[in-house]
Amino acid sequence: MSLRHALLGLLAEQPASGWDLSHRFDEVLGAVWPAGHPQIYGELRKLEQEGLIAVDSEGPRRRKAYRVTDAGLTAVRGWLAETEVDHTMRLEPLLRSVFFWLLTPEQRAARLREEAEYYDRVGAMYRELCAAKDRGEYGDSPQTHSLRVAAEAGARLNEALAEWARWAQTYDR
Amino acid sequence: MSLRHALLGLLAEQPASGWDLSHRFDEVLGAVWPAGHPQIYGELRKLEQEGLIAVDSEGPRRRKAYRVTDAGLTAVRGWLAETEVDHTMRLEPLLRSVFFWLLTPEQRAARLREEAEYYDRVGAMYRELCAAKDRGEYGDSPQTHSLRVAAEAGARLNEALAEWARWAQTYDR
DNA sequence: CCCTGACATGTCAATAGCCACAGGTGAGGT
DNA sequence: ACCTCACCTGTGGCTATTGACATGTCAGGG
Repeated sequence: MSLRHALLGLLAEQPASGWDLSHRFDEVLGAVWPAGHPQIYGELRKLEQEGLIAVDSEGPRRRKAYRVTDAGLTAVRGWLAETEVDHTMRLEPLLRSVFFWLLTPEQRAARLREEAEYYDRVGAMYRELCAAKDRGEYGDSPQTHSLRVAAEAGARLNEALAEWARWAQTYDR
Repeated sequence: MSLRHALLGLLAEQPASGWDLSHRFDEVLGAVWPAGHPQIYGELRKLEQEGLIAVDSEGPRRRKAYRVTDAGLTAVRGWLAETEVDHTMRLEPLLRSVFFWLLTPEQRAARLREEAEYYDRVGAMYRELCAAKDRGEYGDSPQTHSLRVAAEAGARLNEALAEWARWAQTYDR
């Protein structure tokens, strides 16, 4: 259910093709909701059949850009405002950490170091994204405002995990 | 691939039946890797066929407890130490936040308040779990040590999200 | 004119995960 | 003897997700 609404949400911003959407997932949404292009093209077809989106324009190379219909816009809004949030988290690194006692202290330390590095890197990326937005590099539309809020979450989450991984190393000794 | 290794990891701790494992998922692992019992029973059968686990004992009510074999133990260790970590995060609440500009400020504020409450609650739960372990309520086996580390991540993650939701409310004004 | 690379859309098969339903068993109470 | 509840293991069908494969097009350089 999330993918379809994510697509509607992106299309609410501006008309886009499957290709465009696929790239926006890779760049932006992929961090919280990954989706490959086969899934996207498939879902777009269903959305069109249901009348939630419509072909906006056709371009070269079979390019088909879609836009949301009124029904589609109503659907996303309803999803956002009225449906229950699914707080399920699926985080392999933490699943692994539950079983770290099976490793030697050295292996464990190595893993935690790698994790800390990873989260430092990604956290810094989000932090820079936030800074860029605050410098006005992305304008100040409502959309980028929301994106800024989401990026802050990305920064905080990754920073928290980086600190956790470092804490875990000292806790282990 | 994660479910099978999670099962092997749990069985490395002590022999258990599908029922037991299903409950451990609900209580502990479900927060980072949900799994329903049909999936678990199915995977157990495959693991047994592959010789990674073996029936340890049969009890009343068709209860079948499994234990890991040496091959199984090698497999989890290999997974933990040598395979690449999948950092994919699937977090619907954050996906939603990207589209919050589609809501009215009031709806947005309401959503963020609800999120903050939720994460406060869950974060506090993990914090208490950590405290209980630190009071020695769970002993100090290597397993509970790892669990303590994972619980710390749960606490930090949820606390970070709670603070984020509150920050987002003020940022919105 | 041909080649390459970025653009753009798809199919198909396989696996993973989810939900509803189904069915058998032992312990303890009445 | 009967009933109920907690225990315990499944099946079947659906949707979601992934990875490999397939196809075609436009632009620019050689």
